[in-house]
Amino acid sequence: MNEQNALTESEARPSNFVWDIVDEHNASGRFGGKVVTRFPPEPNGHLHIGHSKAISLDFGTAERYGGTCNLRFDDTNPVKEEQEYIDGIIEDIKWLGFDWGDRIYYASDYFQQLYQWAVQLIKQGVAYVDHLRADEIREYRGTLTEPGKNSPYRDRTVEENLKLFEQMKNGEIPDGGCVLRAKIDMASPNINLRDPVMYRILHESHPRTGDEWCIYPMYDWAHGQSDSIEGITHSICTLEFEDHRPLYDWFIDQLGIHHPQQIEFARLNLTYTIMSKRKLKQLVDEGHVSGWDDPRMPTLSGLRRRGYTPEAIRELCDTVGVAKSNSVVEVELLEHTIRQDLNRRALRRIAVLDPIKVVIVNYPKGMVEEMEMVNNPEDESAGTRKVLFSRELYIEREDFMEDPPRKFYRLSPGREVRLRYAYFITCTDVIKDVDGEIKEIHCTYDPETKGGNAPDGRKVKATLHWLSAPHAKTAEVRLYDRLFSTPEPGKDFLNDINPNSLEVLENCYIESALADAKAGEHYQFERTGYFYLDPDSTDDKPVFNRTVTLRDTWAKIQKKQG
RNA sequence: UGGGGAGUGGCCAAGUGGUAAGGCACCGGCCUUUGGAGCCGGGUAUCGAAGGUUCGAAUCCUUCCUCCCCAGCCA
Repeated sequence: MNEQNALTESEARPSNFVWDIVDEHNASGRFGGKVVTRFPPEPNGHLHIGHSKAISLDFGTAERYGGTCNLRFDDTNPVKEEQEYIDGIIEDIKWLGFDWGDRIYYASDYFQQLYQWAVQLIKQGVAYVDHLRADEIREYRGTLTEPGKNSPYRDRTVEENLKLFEQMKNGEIPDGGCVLRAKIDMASPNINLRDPVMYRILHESHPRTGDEWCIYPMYDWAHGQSDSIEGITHSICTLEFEDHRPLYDWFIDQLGIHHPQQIEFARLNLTYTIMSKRKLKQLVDEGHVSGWDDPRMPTLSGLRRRGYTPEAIRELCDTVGVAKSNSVVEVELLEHTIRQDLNRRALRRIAVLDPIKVVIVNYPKGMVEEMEMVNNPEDESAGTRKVLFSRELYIEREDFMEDPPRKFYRLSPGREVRLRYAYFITCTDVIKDVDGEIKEIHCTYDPETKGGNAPDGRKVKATLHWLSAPHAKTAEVRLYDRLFSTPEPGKDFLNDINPNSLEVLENCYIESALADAKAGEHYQFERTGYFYLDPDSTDDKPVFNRTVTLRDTWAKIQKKQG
């Protein structure tokens, strides 16, 4: 094994500003060369592709430096969180291919410790129970340009605060009756430092701690300490927490405990996509999609069902880089990474999505031949298979034009094309019904061209895929397109939903090898795209989801020609 | 108008004083039994702007402009 191959995926990646910081720490000995990270989701929804950038960075950083990465659920708000989401998140991260060993933690594991630390801060005189109503707290907080003012309850004695906090914990005070606040600085230009709320009263049962607590820590009070407890060295998070960092630093300094370094980076955004969990949940709740795993959703479960691979998603994350400027990556890059991956691995198969009948008039009635087809031109070990050929065939409706425009070089009257791995055929006739709709196309074939080559060296401009009509099986095919029709769906994202994001084709023909397609196997339907078996499939009718189309230069030409 | 961030070709993104990587997209061409894949070639990027320092600036200094985040008992 040479050195190149010995590099792990993360070591081979070009560096980024986060790793530069870690390098500096390692050089200065700040954390004794240790690297401990964590991925801290809130279980209030399912993971989406945006999260995969964070996951990739968190786990990738640990891997690159021989450290560890914990999975920790920041489950501090029982009104929004559910076990179902915890289970889904675990499944999704595993699917992406990351491993946290036995290091799965929950902020709720630390509720007792957090409570004790709150008592400590009260005793240190830097936390107090506030009886201002929520709207009063907001009013007292001031604005972006004006300082706030102190709560009249700010100077209660330590004893009184201790007693009141005890009552909060014991359930003697109703929801919203009061809160515990840090006593920092109501005039701070950083609003996060204007006496932030540490605990609120929520008589709500928690997915993990049940009814043990009726006070729950705010994220800002729980997150930094959770990192500290776990010995996190590098607490990687997104940009919006940048001005919370002084608060986390303040808590940790007051407590005198291990101090991680928080590093903020810009989250992943994609064109034609939304990444807000709130909005994704709305799409699900209002039935705009079939569920969190609708193949049009940017959720990991949706992408998985669509036929995306973990490798393609990780490749995207590696390719976009890590920086601090807000950015929107074009979804074409994702389409590129999935095509690149699937081109290597997908078995080629034949499916005629929008069939039209072709009769080979000079082909003997009743004759059937086996044509040998390559399973994957990118992988010789995938071998070949036999597909039946006969006098009556189906081809793709769009592969025939009676009056072809410039640059259309597929089948049209008088023109010769190749049927892939079969014969050259020439169109001799077009049969229409009373409405002028094309019913079938008559062709002749050249018996000398079996397999797809002419002994006389004659060339054709096009190669079409086909299926023997009496031998073809049927399937349902779901053609997915972008969920949104505008590159950056805005506030009124529901109006930006693409009405043509799903086209269901009920009567497609597939070759027999596809009739027993396996779940989890990726297929390329030759000349049309990559497809993946959907769980809605039944024994007598498989259902295929289109993952992504093949690159289509003809479509591009058509677009240009208007 | 308070505080915190960011501005490099269409989209990402390297570069950290020595004369602008790479990927995607786009446009040509070659090749081709997938109009797929592959291969070759193509961008004068006023490095947000203006001043300044320097032999030399995307990189240093000054001023300005634009965009993003923060006023939940959400995370």
